[in-house]
Amino acid sequence: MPQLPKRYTITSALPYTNGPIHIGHLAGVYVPADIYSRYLRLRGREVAFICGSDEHGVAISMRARKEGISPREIIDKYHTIIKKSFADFGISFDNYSRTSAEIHHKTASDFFRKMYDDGKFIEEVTEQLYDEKAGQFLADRFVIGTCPKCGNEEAYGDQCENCGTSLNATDLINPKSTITGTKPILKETRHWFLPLDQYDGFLREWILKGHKNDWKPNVYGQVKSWIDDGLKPRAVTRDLDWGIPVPVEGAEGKVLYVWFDAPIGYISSTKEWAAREGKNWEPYWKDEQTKLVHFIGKDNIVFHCVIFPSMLKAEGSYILPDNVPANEFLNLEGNKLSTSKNWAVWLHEYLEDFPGKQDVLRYTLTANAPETKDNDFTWKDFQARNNNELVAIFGNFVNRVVVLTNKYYEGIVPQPGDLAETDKTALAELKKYPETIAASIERYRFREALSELMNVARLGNKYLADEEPWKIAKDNPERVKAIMYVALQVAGMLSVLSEPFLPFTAKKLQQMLGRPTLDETAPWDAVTGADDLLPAGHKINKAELLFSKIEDKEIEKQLERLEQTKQENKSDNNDLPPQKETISYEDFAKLDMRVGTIVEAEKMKKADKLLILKVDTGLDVRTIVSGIAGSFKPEDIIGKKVTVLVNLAPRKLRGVESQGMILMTQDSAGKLVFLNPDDVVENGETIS
RNA sequence: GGCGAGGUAGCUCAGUUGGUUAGAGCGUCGGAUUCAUAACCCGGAGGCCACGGGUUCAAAUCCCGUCCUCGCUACCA
Repeated sequence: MPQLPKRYTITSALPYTNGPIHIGHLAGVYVPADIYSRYLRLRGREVAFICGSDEHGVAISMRARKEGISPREIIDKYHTIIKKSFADFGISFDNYSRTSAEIHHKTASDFFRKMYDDGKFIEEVTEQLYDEKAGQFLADRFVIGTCPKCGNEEAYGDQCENCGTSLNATDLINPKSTITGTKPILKETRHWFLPLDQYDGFLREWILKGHKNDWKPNVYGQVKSWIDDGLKPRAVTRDLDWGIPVPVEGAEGKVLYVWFDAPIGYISSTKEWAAREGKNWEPYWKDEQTKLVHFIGKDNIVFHCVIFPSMLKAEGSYILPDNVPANEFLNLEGNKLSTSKNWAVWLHEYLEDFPGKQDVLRYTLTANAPETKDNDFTWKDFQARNNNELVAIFGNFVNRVVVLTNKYYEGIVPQPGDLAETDKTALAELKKYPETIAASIERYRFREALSELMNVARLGNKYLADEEPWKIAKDNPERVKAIMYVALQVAGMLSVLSEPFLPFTAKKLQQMLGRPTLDETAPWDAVTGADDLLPAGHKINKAELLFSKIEDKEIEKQLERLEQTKQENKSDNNDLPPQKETISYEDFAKLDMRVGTIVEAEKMKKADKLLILKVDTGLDVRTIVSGIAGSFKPEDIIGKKVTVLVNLAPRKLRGVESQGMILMTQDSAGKLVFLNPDDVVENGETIS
């Protein structure tokens, strides 16, 4: 940034409305974005902090069908919960919109139409599965059928959840529409693609050259990887009935791909806000002097750094993001957060157990934010940070100062008289902090910024310990005045600098100090050179504790809850696939399964999961390629008895012909296990 | 297999363009103190900077190779 931007447009990823919000979302996206926005406002900068619910897409459509309710009901439910969670945690959006809003439909629609009219898309006709009875094309997820690999009859069109294979809907054997249960036919359909390959040069120039040094390594590296892999045209429309209709004649039954419409939601939300505030939205998206920043998680990098910027570029009138400070992921007690496995700390549940402790969570998540790599959230760490840092350092310092001031001067800030060297040093050091913390925040180093904030409280504690006003209170009252005056300035500084990180605490502290500094236009700057944040003669209020200790019992309760979730997940693993449809004996008799022995095994080169096996089937020694390298080392399985399906049609796998299939099952941890007879049987014996 | 990001004290992390005894916070041990939520303050211990080579007067930092973790991607009949 050559000079100070005129205004900032700050977006945080639109949460998808198929579930509530958990600590991972907060830590990775919303808290950092909120710190950044609050900080900028404290400096009197013009800020539009924008977000909203992402409410389209197949997943919501699917889920609605499953639960027998309308998509509308789902999005309304989660939009409400999510919006409330954000408000509860003090995420200070200037506007929180939703992509089902009228204004968004129009904005996204117009955006598409402009690109369409300008010839920015390519059209392509492909064959897709079509449900004649329902009269619609089927998204991959709406098709189930038999997995060509593992035989699971409930495989989805995009992935078999039994064996993890990713599939194309057209690969499925016996495909069935989940809408009507009928067998879909192949039918031609027209779609629009954004030819990303045409933006290769633009992206290289803009990101790889232009942002080599100011974007985070993880973001830059990921983008480089994508670009170097070669960009391909990407479909921006879908055959679906839930979403924004494609605004082109003859496109009935088609909607914009959710990833096309979602980022445009930032723009719509800005428009909604501007209209409400009587402002013009356009400078926030079209003026070169606006700094646009997207806060996201690492899963969104490609959309925000490659696809959306290409869209903005193609449309022609928009600015590009100045930075996309994506965070990595947060784990919980060593395991990945998972909505479906209920492995999470949900925000609404947290507040039930820790009412009023929003800032404690904000603090912990910021102090341990996954800025450079995945991080782990543990309840023990949460407790330690609260008890040893917030209570012991921050809260305790404030309490000491306020209690002493009330005790000595009935709450009136004393007139200091002459300041000693130590006082001047302390004040000089104090004055550096606004700049130090600002520098960290401007570089998106929130963890570091927070640690500097705590150093302000440490400075205060040390100053008090060194000066020991309580020891000289009787003998040298004049000296005590100076000491308390200085200590009060430190507290005053904390009340302003803590606001981006700990907004609830900052407010309490400001009230305690009788100085609601936030009313000023740029308190951060005001405080930077100020000699008397709390001038002599100013009256402060009585002490109240900013933080309270969290006892072991409360932490144990949370750990027990997680343990319970683990147990539930274990027993839930009994949601085995249902029994397949009845077959005749003739069907069964077609299978020729034999007992065999692995005589050779080697790893397939350039493949992670494949082993090339030589198996003695009694009939012959043949080559079988098997995807079991994740569970076995080649040298460990030589000599293993196995069960082989010998009359499966041969098939080439990465150039090697596989003549059969080894039958496997798996244990509860997902490790593959061989099936074999439990007594000695000769190779070639049949199984029936 | 390819690509990307990581691997630094018990834990969570800093270490900018290679340069003095490798840092911080928390934890731990010891001391001091009592204004304060047994908190604060001071001090100590604790590191073959993943491993092996190389470049250099000098490497946590640059180069090559190996191993491990995470992500994307190919593969799974």
